[in-house]
Amino acid sequence: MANQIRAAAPDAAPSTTLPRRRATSYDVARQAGVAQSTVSRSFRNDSAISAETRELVLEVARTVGYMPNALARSMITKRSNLVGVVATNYTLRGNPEAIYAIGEALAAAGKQLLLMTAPHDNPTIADLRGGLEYPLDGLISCVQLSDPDIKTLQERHLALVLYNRRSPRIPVDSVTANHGAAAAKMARALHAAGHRRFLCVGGPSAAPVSRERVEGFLHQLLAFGIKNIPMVETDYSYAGGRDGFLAQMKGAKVPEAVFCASDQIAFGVLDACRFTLGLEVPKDISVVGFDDVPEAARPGYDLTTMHQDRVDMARQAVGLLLQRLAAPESSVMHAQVTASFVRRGSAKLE
Amino acid sequence: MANQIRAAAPDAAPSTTLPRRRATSYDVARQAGVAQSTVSRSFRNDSAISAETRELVLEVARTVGYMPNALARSMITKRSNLVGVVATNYTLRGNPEAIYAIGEALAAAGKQLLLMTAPHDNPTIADLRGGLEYPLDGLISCVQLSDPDIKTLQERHLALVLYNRRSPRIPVDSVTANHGAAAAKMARALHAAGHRRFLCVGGPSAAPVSRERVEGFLHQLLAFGIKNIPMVETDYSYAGGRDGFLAQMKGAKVPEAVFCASDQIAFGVLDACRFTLGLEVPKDISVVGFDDVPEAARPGYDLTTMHQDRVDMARQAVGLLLQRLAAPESSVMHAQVTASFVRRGSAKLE
DNA sequence: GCTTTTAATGCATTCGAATGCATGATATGA
DNA sequence: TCATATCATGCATTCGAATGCATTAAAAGC
Repeated sequence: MANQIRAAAPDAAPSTTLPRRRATSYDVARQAGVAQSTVSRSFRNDSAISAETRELVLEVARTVGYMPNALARSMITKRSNLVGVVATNYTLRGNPEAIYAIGEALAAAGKQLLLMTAPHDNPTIADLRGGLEYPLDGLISCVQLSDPDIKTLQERHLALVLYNRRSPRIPVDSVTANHGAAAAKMARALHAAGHRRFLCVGGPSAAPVSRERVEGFLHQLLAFGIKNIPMVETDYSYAGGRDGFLAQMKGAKVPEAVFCASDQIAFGVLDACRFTLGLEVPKDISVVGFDDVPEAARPGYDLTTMHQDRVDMARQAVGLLLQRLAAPESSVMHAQVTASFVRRGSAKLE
Repeated sequence: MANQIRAAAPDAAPSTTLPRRRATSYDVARQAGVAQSTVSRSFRNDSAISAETRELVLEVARTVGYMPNALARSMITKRSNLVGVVATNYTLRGNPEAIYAIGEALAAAGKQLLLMTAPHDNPTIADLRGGLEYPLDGLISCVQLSDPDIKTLQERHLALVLYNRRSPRIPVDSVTANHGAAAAKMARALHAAGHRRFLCVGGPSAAPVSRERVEGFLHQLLAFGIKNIPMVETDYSYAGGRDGFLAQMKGAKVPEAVFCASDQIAFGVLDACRFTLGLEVPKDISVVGFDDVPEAARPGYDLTTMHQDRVDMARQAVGLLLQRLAAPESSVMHAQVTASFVRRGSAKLE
C-alpha cells in the first residue's frame, strides 16, 4: 500500500530534460521548420518576413527559451553595445546615483555597462586591460587618465567621454560642472558677508576638479586683494578634512571662513569645529562645501554649498557618448552643468 | 616666404594612417609570417610554441596594438568571462564599496563586471533582458528576485549568487549576514540595560533583510515577555526614518529605545529626536541602527549599531560564484558574515 | 495563359580566436 | 645511415547570428 502511494507521488516534476546548452537560432529554426536566417530576421524585424512566420518563430523561441546571443551578434555587426565605465573606489562612493543613472541611460539606448575598476592613485589603462579586450563601443571615464593613455584609447577608435573632468591638453568629449565659476561665486558671497580671513581645504592637488575649485576661489579673492590664503591638502574625505583642518588649527588663529573643495571635507571640518574645537557654527566660523550631497541638507550639518547635479551630468555623459557613436568624426563636444548656490546655515551670509 | 614656412611646418604629425579597424590575429600573423593559430597559441601560451616565435609574435602584436578580442574568444570557449551584477539605485547607494570590491575580485579572476540596473520596487528579469542576451557566466544579485525569476535564471545554467539576501524557498548560493541573530543580540543588550518600551522602525516589509532583522529583534523580546511593539515601515531611507518616526510619535508616548533596521533610518530618527522633538540622546531615548556605515562613527551621530562587513560579503559572493563555476553540480553553498556589536553613544547600555 | 513584378525565404559566407589533427623539421636512438 | 620520437607549426573547422544574393512562389499585369 505504502509502496503504491510512493510510486504514485512523483508525478509532479515534469521530466523535461533541460538542454545543457543555451538554445540557438538553429534550434529554433529546426523546430519551426524554417532556415536560421529566417529566425534571425524575425528577431531583428528589419526585413520582409511574413507576419505568420514571425509569429511562429517567436512562439517557438518562447517555448525553447531562445534569446539572441549578443556576443555572436556583435561579431558580425561590429557593435558590442558594451560601454565601459571606469571608476575608482572613491568616485564610485561619491557618485553611486550617477553610476546608476549611466546604467539606466545606457540600457535605454540598448547598451550595457561594463564597470571597470581602477586604483585611486595614478590609474592607467593597464588597470583596465581585461575590460579593454572586449571590443567596447565606448568608454566613460570617471577617473583622471594620463595624456598618453587618452591618446591610446582614441587610437583604438572608441568613443571616450570624461565625466566630471576635462582633459587640459588633448581634445576629448567631456562633461563637467563649472567648478571655477561656482567657486568664485562662493568667494563673492563670503566676501560680501564681510569675511576677510579665509582657509582653503582642498582635495588632492593632482585632482583637476579640486584644483579648479580651489583656484576659482583663490582667484576671486585675489581680485578682492586678499592673498596668502593658507591651504590644506586632503584626500577628499571626511577624515582628511577633519584631520587636515585640526592640524592646520594647531596654534593658528581661527579663520573667519573655511572653503572646502567637497562636502565630505566640509563635514569633517564642521565636526572638528563643533566636537573638537568647541566652536559654534556659524557664529565663530563659517564653513562651506561643494557638491550638495544629500547629507548636506540634514539639520546636523545644514551645510551651505554649491549644488551639482550628478545625475544630470551622468545623463549628459551618455548623451555625448551616443552622439559620438553616431558621428565619430564630428568635432569635440563639451557639456557643462551649472552649479547652483545652496544657502543653508553653516555660513554667515548677508 | 610665409607660404614656404607654412608648407614646411606640418611635418610633426606622423602620417601613419591609423587602421580603421582593430588589429586581428590574422594581421599579426601576416606581419610576423606565421599562421593565425600560432598567434593565438602565443597569447594563450598553453601549447608548445618556441620561445623565439612567441617573442616575435608578441613583439609584432605590440607594434600593431593587437589585443585578443574577448568576444571572439568567448564564442569558441563558451566562457564570456562576463558576470552580471544586479543593483537598484538603493543597493548601489548603500553598497558602493561592495560593488567596487566585487569588481576588483572579478578582475582578479579574469572576469568582467556587467552592471545591470533594476528598479527598486519589484525588479524582474525582464528589466535585465538586455544584459541577459549576453551569455553571462554568472550573476550576483543584490536585489530581491521572485521565485519564478530565480528558477528561470537557474534553467539558463548561469551561476547565481544572492548578495545580502537568501532565497527562502528555492536553493540558491548566497551570502548574508546573520541578521536575525544579530538583531536578537541587540535586543538582549537593550533589555539588559533596562529598556522595556520599544519602537521598531523597519525597512520595506517586502525586503527579507529588513524582515529578518525586525523578526530577530521582536522574537528575542517576545522571549522576554515583551509584545505588541509598535512598528513603522519605511523605505530604508533617512527621510523615511525621520518622517515615519515623527508620524508615529504624534500623540504617542516616547519609547525608551528605538530599533532601526538600518543606519540610514537611525540617522533620520536621531535627527528627528534632536532637531524636531528636542529629545536628548541617549538620556531621553536610546536609538540603535544596523549596518555600521562610516557615518555612524561620526560624533554627530555616534550611533550604536551592528557592524556588517560589506566588502567581505562582496568578496565572499565572488568566491562562491567562482566555486560554482568550477563545480556546477556541487551542492548549494551559503556563506554567512557575522555581524558584530558596535557600542557607541546613542543608546543607554549597561 | 504567359510574363513580369514583388514578396518571402533559403543558401552561403562572414566576424576573430581557439583547437584537434596533420604535417614538417629536428633530435634521438639503434 | 635510417627509423623513430619529439617538438613546432600550419590547416581547417568551430562557435552563433547577420546579411548579400539567389531562388521560389504568389500576385499583378497584359
